[in-house]
Amino acid sequence: MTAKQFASVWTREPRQGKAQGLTRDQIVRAAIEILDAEGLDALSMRKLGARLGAGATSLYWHVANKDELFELVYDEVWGEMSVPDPDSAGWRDTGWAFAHGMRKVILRHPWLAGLLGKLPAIGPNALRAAELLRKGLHQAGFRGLEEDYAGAAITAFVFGSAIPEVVWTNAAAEKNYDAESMREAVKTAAADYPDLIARAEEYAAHEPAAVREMNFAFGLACVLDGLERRLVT
Amino acid sequence: MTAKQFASVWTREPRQGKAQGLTRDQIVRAAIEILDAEGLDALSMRKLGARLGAGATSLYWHVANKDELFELVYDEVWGEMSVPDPDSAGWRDTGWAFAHGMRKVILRHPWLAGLLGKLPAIGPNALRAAELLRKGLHQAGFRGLEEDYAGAAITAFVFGSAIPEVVWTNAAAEKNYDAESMREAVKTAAADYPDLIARAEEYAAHEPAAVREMNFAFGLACVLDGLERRLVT
DNA sequence: GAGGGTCTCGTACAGTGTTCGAGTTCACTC
DNA sequence: GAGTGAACTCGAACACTGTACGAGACCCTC
Repeated sequence: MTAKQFASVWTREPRQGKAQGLTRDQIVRAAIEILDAEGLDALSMRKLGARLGAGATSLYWHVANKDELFELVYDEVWGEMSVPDPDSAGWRDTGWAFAHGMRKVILRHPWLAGLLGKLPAIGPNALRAAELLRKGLHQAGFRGLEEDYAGAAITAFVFGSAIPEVVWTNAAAEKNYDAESMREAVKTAAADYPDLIARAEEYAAHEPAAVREMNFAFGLACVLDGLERRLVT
Repeated sequence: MTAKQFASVWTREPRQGKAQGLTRDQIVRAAIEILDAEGLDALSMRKLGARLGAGATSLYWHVANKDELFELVYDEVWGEMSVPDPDSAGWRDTGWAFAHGMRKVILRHPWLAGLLGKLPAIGPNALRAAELLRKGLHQAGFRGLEEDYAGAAITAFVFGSAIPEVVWTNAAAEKNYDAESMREAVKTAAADYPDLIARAEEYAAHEPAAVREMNFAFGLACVLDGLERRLVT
């Protein structure tokens, strides 16, 4: 089997016309509504078509396949991020705002976590944000490959931090699980490690949103400090 | 609709007998073979059954459903991690080895990236590794919630760092994409951002495995430095 | 009116996870 | 050796999935 050409929504011209009937925008918006309300697995082409008052197969005129639809919704939500221009903010504030913006998007759309491992992030919104971060780090003084490394360190931390944060949310939302029984499950699963349980209990004793926020701020500060240290030496 | 009880392989007794015929171990091993060879989407119950010379529905005696199977394979691969005991290694070496071990597992089983957002990591192997990391950070001097925060920072970085690393591998492997056309796609997608393209090209000019390794080492050093800084003050 | 692009959609197909219930195999007891 | 019950297998069926195909509908331009 010989290698095929790479395909993506972003590498081919979209079909365009006089915008009679369905629109790509409508479709993407409706898809996000379903995803937000019912989760990743609940999005089917038939359901999406029905919500738009259209047949399922009509969607295939505007979108090549379901993966392309995912590429579109994926990039669309990154458009909700607002990154400050590093010209006015310092590099550290830019990194800080970038990270918090990313995190907020993931928390608002938990199904993103299930998509992260599947899609290359080369849509316009993702690239716009990436460029601002790059610019900030360049102004900070990073050059060459270290410019990439520094940016990757920040986004890596945000991705990895937000994912476990939403996994339980996902599980609870999609399968309608009881919160108490989920805590109990952790306790029985980790029965061999009393110290881990103790940690989980102290963690659970605090207001979840607040403690996660602190968790995130702590780690982000570590990353930014580490970057700063590499600048001065 | 009232909330259901949380369900997981790790919270119920496995069915056990005299091990006549199929075994959970066999099933999990075969599933990992398929996943490694053909990717996440290629694993179906029928295909898995066929590989074991059994009917698809026979699997349901040993495993409640496909999600449970995923929980099992997920935890199984974390068992490939070998984390040094922090009693002999210092906390920093422990963190370093933990991170590199995690990363290696993800690179060896790229399909993991597609699972990360879906499963709570409460299997025995995941917990064993988590406990060692916790112990190391405790010895380092972290206490209370900061013990959690520090561990979360490390795992967050590893997850988030390995995911983008693996996404392209996934896309290439599952859909048999041509490498050259994938680079080209990035270039056309980012046409508006010449600086980003320049960065991507320099990145691509180096041996991929080596530059990714450096990328990882750079970010991990940042995180560990940041943690160290929080210890001394 | 004719032609042709844009767009919708019913039908159909191959494939999915999973339930059900009937059937088989096997270790054990009387 | 016969009988019992648990452990285990599996074919058929169900409701669903993504999507290819081709027939038709709409609308603008000549």
